[in-house]
Amino acid sequence: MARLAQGIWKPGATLPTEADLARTYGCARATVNRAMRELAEEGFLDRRRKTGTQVRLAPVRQARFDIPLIRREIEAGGAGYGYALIARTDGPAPGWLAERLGLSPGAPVLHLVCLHRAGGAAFQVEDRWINLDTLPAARTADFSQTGPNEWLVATIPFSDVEIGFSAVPAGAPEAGLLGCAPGTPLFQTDRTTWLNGQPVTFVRLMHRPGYRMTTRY
Amino acid sequence: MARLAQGIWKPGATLPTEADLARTYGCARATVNRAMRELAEEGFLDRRRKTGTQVRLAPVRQARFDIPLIRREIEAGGAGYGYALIARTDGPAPGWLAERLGLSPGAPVLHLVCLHRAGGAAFQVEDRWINLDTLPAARTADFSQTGPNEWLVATIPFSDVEIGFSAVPAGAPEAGLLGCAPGTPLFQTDRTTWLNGQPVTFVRLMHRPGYRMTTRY
DNA sequence: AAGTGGTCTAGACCACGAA
DNA sequence: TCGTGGTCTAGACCACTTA
Repeated sequence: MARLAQGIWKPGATLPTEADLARTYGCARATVNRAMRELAEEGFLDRRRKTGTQVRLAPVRQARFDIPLIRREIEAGGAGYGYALIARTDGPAPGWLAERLGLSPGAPVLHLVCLHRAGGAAFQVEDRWINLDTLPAARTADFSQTGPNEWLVATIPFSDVEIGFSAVPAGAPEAGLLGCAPGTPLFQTDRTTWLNGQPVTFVRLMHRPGYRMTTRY
Repeated sequence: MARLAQGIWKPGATLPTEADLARTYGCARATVNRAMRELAEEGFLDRRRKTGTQVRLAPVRQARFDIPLIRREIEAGGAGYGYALIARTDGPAPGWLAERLGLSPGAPVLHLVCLHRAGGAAFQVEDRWINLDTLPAARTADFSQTGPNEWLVATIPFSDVEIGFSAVPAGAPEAGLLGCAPGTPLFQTDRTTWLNGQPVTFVRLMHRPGYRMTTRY
């Protein structure tokens, strides 16, 4: 890493082989392998058999974001966490949802609208749909005191997840809940979760105006 | 991973020690170590000395995003890439920038405004500031044909980066460039880059309305 | 004090892929 | 064909953390 940062190994250059570097640094080849493998994972190097290891020309760098439970995120900021269930209905999945999740038409789903507060002020509106064919237990779960995400996290062993971020204008319902004017730009997170290929839940999170998601690497 | 997905090892449970698993699976301890280390990096496990390895309560806690060069992102989408330099000025850093980058007041900076197009349509407005004390070569670089990011990537060996994402209303200048009404919600990326502790550049990217950043894991 | 993961070594064989 | 990285082994010692 030091040699990369100092420009001793320049973009596009080919590095010595693992065996050579092991001799250079006086360590085992396995140690060189681990170091270079980690640098490749972080996006600094390209490794190919036979061809060798090269410094990436355009580092396709990766940013990592922690996706904490909303309660932890708020409490980590020093504010008190508040939760309220705004609406709860079940019925057949609307067409756009069935298409998005790959559900059969009319599949039973649970629809929840929740509000998360930080220090008394609205922080995030959660608009969630749960597939009752996959998770029938959700039908009888109590979401009046704790949010569905906390229940889901404790219930589902593991999932595939797709996340999308975008900027959207506040609609009338979320404008009312967040206390802003309709049309105000909101940072929106969409998250779809599968369990063993079965769609479990789709959630749309709309953050309060001015919300910012950051990372450093 | 299979045992986690099947729920054999449940959230919060403690796994056997590395030595035990090596016996169970009939492999070397180093192999178990690598597997569990990778699962911990991916956010599924928590590992602590003496205490052992536990399944994370909130198993999905990190999202990784590729941050490609804008040109590659557009060309990967099958559209033709277009670039235009809108404005170029240099002078002393404005107060907010000096504070943000930790510059001394009046430090010389280069200010660039660029437009990136995809298939002829405006895709992204780039508003960039470059610290000329750190990168005096930028003063004579030609940004009329290629964007500053491509030049920077080829010039700087390595950097620390801070990235922030937010939703903002379009101001008059970017509304004009992106062809949308002022106030339209835009997905905005802020990125600050350091080289060996020295601030190099701050860039604000405003994407066309409807832009969505996604990842899957 | 003791148990756990963290790391390294020296060696081996394998899989990929360019020539 | 053969050089490169990919992976695994058996063993060793160390560092951190809790009891």
